[in-house]
Amino acid sequence: MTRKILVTSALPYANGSIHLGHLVEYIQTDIWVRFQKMRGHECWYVCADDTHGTPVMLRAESEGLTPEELIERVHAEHSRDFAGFHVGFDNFYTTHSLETRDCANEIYARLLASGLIEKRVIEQYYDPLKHMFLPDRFIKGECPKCGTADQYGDNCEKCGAAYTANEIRNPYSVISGAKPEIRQSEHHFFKLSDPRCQTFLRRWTQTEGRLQPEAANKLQEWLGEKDDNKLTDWDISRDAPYFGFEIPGAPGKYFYVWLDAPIGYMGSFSNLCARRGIDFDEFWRADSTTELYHFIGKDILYFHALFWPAELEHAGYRTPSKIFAHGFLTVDGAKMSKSRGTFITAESYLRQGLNPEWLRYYYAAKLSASMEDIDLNLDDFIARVNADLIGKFVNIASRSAGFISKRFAGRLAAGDETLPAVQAIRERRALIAEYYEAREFSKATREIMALTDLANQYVDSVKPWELARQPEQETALHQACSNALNLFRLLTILLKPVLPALASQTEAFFDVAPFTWDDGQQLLAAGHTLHPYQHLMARIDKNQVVALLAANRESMTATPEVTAPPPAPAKEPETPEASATPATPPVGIDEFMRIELRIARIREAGHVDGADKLVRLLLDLGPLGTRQVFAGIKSAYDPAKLVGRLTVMVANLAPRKMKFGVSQGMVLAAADVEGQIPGIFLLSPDDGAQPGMRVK
RNA sequence: GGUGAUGUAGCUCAGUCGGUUAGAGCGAUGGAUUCAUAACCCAUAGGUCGGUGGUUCAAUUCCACCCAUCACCA
Repeated sequence: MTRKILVTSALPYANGSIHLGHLVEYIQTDIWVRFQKMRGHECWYVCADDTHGTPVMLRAESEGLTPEELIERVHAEHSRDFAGFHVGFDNFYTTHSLETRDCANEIYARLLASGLIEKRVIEQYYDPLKHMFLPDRFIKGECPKCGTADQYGDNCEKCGAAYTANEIRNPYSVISGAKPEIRQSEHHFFKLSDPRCQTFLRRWTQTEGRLQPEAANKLQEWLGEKDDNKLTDWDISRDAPYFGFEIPGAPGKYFYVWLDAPIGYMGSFSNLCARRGIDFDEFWRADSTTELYHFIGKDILYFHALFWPAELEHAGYRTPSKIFAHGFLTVDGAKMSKSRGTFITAESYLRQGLNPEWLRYYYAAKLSASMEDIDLNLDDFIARVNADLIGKFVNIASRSAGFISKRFAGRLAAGDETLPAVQAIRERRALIAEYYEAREFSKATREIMALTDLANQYVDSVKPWELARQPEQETALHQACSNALNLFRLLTILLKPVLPALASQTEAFFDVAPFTWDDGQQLLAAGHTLHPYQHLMARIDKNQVVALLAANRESMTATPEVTAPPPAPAKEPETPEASATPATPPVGIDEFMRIELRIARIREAGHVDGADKLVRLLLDLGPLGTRQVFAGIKSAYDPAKLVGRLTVMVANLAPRKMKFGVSQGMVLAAADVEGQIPGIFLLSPDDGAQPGMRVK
């Protein structure tokens, strides 16, 4: 039976480049979609740039562009990057489109009619210089709990406290630096707290198979017990100036970017329908029998598993069949880092000449159906791709094709159906298909590689190179190489969802129509003629990876971050360290002077029992007395050698109670946060400085 | 801080609904081979299954606590 399937990947935000973290999701989705298409199903894969919101507006302004110009440029870049990695969208559109606007208006109107939209006046920070309301992420100040400076308007990185922007002390606008004012504004809310939504979501999220078990548990946590009513209404409007869609009947009010982002799936599909004659309603009406799947990062589960289905349900549309959340990407076990060069953009990867299918294969080899993070271990990447893809897989064709073209004019002999390797592939195809269907790509590749081993063992057992030396073994040689190439063809079919370009080259080599899954049931007929073999894939040279890292290090320092911090809906399917620590905004001299730095002499230094990293210091501040400070420098300094030296300390740091006692300040030391350069380096003043002197 | 996930050979990961000698691939070592852009084949070594306690005839597998890493707390 032919299934009708609509698949989406999360929309990349039009304020940044595609990087290796994003690609986990697009490659995962693409593999799944290609598998479905190979199986003969009607499967549409749509996506779009997520174009609206304050960050895009400000970014455009800072580049001297209109938002439309910016998003057009970014759309071209994103399209290029996705195509470069063989991500085969049927439509890669934009949320800034008539179709998305129409869908958003329609959904809004229906929710309004259902009584699920409410208007309320709220108080919010307003930047008097910039004349705009400020999203929480654009406000910084001191943490209301621990007093740490320069914390974002939603939570403190230091003590982890969560709070609202209104609670933050000494707030300032990240955009202008001005002290924001509190102003009132009327906002539109989607009433998630309505019993209809709560009841619906409780049922919807617990439906078997709808969500991964981990995701369902998470949702359960968010929804709470039956009468908890934990969901609060969702603020879906923003005030002008805002780049987005103005809300019908509400001049100066715009749909919040996170409202129209998922609606962008519909907009993109609607656009595709118009071009390809597909029936939009068949896929979206409430009683649709088609399938709808959203691939997303686990960070945006909240939007896709709560807001989105609630909106759709109460606006009279069908809801998603399943939500597939994946984990984040780490590189060499750590968050992607710009200074280490592991914040690798899709563009740089391609420009450095690395083969996109290397990455597709590596991701496939690591991906499962779970929400666990996956690690791109670069040494493992090189070893695995070279061993599996070149050493094992491509090698089968490479070692057989020469004989066929030189000795048999490119014509194949009949393949042997009874070969154990052929039998094994036949037996395993159904299982491998199940793995693809279930997004257990790592299991699928594991199986395929085991079959690939069998193929090499077969070649080794018949020893074509020995047969080739014996004229009377001509037929045996012909059969051996034909069998090997048939095995290679069968394996290519199994890998086609992962390696579409290599599969396409192989189709050309065999001079056959594009492989479908069912082609794996037959061998090629005797007499089938091949084109001359051209090597299908090169090995990765370690230097290419080194150069890639270098390129990403350089390009990042050459173009300093000018972007504003990410918006709340930063839907990056990974956790780039860079977005957690965006360019630090300038501070005024007053602000700096609030930090009291003083020269201190280390009078005592000792080990701390039970602490791996800490050294206990007794610091002499001259006229200001002494302070006990615990410093995390044990790895670099022998306490005995510290006694007597001068250093710099923060004298007015709030005391912090630790397991080992109270720490009354901190000493200053330099370290490479990336861990690239080992060591910790304590600061020292020049000769003449005295304990207690102020540093400024 | 609370909640959750993860922690198994040098690397990347399977696995164990508690039960004889814990698996794979890569890497390493040795052998074989030369068709293959040094690839392939055969063999060997290597793990007190994060730590500590508990339940049990028996725990890597269950429970508690601890440590580390990560995520969420909208």
